[in-house]
Amino acid sequence: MAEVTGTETITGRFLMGRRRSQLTADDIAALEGSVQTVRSLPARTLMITAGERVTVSTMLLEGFICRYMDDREGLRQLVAIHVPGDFVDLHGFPMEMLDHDIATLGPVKVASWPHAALAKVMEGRPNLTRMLWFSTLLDAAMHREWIFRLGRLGAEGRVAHLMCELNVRLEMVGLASDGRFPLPLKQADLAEACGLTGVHVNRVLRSLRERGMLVFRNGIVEILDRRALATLGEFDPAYLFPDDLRKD
Amino acid sequence: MAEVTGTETITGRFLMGRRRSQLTADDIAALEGSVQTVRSLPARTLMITAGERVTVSTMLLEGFICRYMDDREGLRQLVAIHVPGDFVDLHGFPMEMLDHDIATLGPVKVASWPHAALAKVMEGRPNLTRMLWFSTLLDAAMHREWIFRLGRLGAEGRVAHLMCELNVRLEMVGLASDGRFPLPLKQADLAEACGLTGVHVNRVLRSLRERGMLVFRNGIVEILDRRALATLGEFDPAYLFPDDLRKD
DNA sequence: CATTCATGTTGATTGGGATCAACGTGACCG
DNA sequence: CGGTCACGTTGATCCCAATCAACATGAATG
Repeated sequence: MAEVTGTETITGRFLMGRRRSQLTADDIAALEGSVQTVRSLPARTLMITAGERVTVSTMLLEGFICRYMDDREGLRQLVAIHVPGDFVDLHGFPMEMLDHDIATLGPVKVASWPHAALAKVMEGRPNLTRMLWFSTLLDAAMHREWIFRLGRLGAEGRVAHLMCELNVRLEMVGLASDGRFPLPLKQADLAEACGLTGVHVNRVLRSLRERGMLVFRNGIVEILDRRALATLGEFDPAYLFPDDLRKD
Repeated sequence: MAEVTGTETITGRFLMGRRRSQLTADDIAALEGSVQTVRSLPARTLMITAGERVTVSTMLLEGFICRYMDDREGLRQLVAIHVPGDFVDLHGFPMEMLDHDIATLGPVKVASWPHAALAKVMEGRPNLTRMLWFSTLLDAAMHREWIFRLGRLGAEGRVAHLMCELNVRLEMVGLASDGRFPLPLKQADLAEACGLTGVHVNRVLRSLRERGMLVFRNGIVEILDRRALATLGEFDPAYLFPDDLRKD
């Protein structure tokens, strides 16, 4: 199980469990030193709208954030779920504009950096630059896995896979243990992440519960049979680039 | 229509149609000067296997390349299709390892750079670094759009959307005009990109043909009704970050 | 020329998840 | 305390795409 370390600092969870040790003390100090603001936001708050010009990037410190796109009828498709330690919209730094919306799920605490400050921090720090770049590519790797989920798995597999992913990611930052973690999603949100309807997610959750694999109730996930869930979701955590690459 | 310019150089199509003008002559010269090899590969060649350690990155000069992942039964899900000008696996530079396979579709010509050479080129060139980073994030943006496609669109919408995307991307690098472009995919490949079966793709293509929207035959796509196809696929090219952001 | 193999095409049937509809449950609140 | 509202639950029905099966077409090969 991952230990909770360094959470007294702002960036304590950044890349935790994934090559964080490659960050030097100077790298971390430089990042910490250029934080612009730390603030809290309530649940269900729209943070950034697609097409908006962005000049700051935000790291999630506590809580959950999602990114999503709307279809013509206004139905949402989640394209990412962020957990503490994630640099939510660092891709806005090279991109300057986002192609999707970003909103909080539950209440959150976030820190933000002006892009100008980030540029300065990266100057003369090729290694830090590469680590920041790497962190944006982790999102891309997760995107790919989500494509796989939607393209190749049935409803139960999709939910199982997502739960496995969140479990591993939260374990890496010390926020899940023994397959138990908080998740402030409604069944409808889960549906929007899995390309299903809320009604069907409800049935899938019931099935997983009855089969003794997973219970999701009151915003708490309890994975009861990790192996079975991983099998059902065809889940292999390699795409998350964890430091300890165990297969389970 | 995009003009074909600069194709006499190796990197002539890199970022063409998307902020290429932000690359300085020095940036381009530095990239050109550090190419390791240029070579041709036959169709259906596996280039990189998931999990493999990578030390070079490859730009596609001619032809088409795909990235994909296998499910448990060996069925493929394409997660990306690359067109000339794409830096196919630049994400391998910060990542050092890939989470998916890469293979050619038709025959291709590619150029490659050792990562060490890329690191050197980026040194002291923060702007070039940011443009290279940007190019990897374009892939992430396309991934997100693919998630949307699979999660929210029906079979016809998925095929329509993919065709719209390829048309715009190929136009940007001067390889499509009037909605006509070569595409060395079989119906089965299209199915693997769209999360459908080959049989159903066949029916979808017939429907699109009969409705006068699109003809795909013998590796050639002809878009007959661009507007209708974009509507069907809920396609908005903004996520491709084109220089000329027209809505169509 | 016959054979084989990959690819495309079409029909019949099945099934998973959407949709429509109703009701349950608990938190909040006037 | 009764009403309302958000969310969850369950049943009935429908429909899109999968699956199974057969055949067509054309290129490559003996």
